Amino acid sequence: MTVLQLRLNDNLSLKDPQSTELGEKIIKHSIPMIDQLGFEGFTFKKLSIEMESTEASIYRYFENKHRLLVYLISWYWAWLDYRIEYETHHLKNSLQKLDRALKLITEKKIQDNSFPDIDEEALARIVVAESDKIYLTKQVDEDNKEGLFRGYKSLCKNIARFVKEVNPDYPFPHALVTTALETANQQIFFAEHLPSLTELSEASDPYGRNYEFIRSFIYNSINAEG
Amino acid sequence: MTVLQLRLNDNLSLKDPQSTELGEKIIKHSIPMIDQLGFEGFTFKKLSIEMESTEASIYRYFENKHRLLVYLISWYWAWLDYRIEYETHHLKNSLQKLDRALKLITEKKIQDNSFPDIDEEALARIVVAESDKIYLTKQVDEDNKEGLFRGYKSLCKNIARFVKEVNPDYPFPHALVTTALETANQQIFFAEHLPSLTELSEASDPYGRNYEFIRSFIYNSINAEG
DNA sequence: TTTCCGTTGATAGTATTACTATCATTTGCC
DNA sequence: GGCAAATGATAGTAATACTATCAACGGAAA
Repeated sequence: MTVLQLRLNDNLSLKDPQSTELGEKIIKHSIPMIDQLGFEGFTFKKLSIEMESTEASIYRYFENKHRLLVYLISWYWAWLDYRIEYETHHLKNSLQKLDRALKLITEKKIQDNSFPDIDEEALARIVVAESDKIYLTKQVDEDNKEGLFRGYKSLCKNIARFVKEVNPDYPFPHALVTTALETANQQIFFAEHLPSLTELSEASDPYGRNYEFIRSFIYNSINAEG
Repeated sequence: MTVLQLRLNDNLSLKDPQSTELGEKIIKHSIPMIDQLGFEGFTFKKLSIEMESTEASIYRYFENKHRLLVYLISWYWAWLDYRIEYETHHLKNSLQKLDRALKLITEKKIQDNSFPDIDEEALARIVVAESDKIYLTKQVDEDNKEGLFRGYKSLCKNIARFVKEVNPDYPFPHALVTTALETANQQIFFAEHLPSLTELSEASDPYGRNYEFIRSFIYNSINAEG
């Protein structure tokens, strides 16, 4: 399988971590660490010890740990965006494209050999538990001006396009898609940690059930034939 | 207007802040401060200076600032829960009840004179920007065992009951309600800070439009007559 | 071959945060 | 008037989130 690189916004890092060995090491080691410690428990100090480097070196790539988190989450959205593009471009029917996108969003993520340094399973858990934190800050407007959320917006726009093609009269395509994207993660989190908040916790296959839930409310909203 | 008190879970605080003057002061001052500084920028040190007390005194009420945030958000959910109960118990029709609940969830919050120490407008902004952080932590399971999220669960359960009454066959009442509750806040945040993610940003009345968006996807999901 | 530039490492230092501990003082109430 | 509970005052600590400086190394250009 071909080894690929996703191109991300330059502002996410001070120096492109995909361009050097040390940069790759930062990405590679930070994913399992954030997954295990949680973002609040994760520090550059701990990361530097784990990867046998120094705090100072890490700071040469990322201004702070928040930027590193934004980078990782952005990578994830870019990855999803790419896979949706890849798996829908040959489909004729917009409803089929939408359906395929919803499947990709909700399915349990597994290792993608095209990106050997990234543990997509761990990264997907990070996205579930930490992704909202990248914009729920007081600097959200400045970060947005720097284009840090472009990846998420692109993904949203692309899926919203499918929605519009299925029903050009539906008045809330973007709102519906962001709801779906956020819900996809939230319901998985609830199923695991606050099970009384969702029926997914009772399912033998929560991911499949999540897909059914999200597909049903989207199809019903845009009056599509399921 | 009668001055009321909402009864919250004892585990939220070390000592009930509603039982003393100092406790009330903590609540009263922390709301505008978290609103303005954001939860990350807010500290007990700053709060103690603002309210002319000491860090040590605040720690006698709340183990840490995270608990204080959970307390405030829990108060908000209890307040909403109470108002939904209050404004629906006389209604005969379950669909009317659901509709009233959705209106209360989505409407712009204004000062409630029944609770003179709480600035509900500021608190509502805190809920929009910070509420997810109360459970998106590594201690979520322990916190949940202590019952810290009871308020949110109760609210969810009560609205889910309306959904079930409208359509007993709908398979995801709780998932649908948590989606609505989360979306209600998220879309308002997006409209303000990441406007390309939602159509609400184009509306002259984003709150009203939010209500329409959420009502439409709920009604369509449970096949109710709008 | 030498020079030099860019990358990394090593180390030190700082302000702030998130607490904990101790003791003194005040306040209400029996 | 005495006692306990609440609060204030103060100090201290480990960790965090950086910033700064200088040395070492390695490869490319002159």
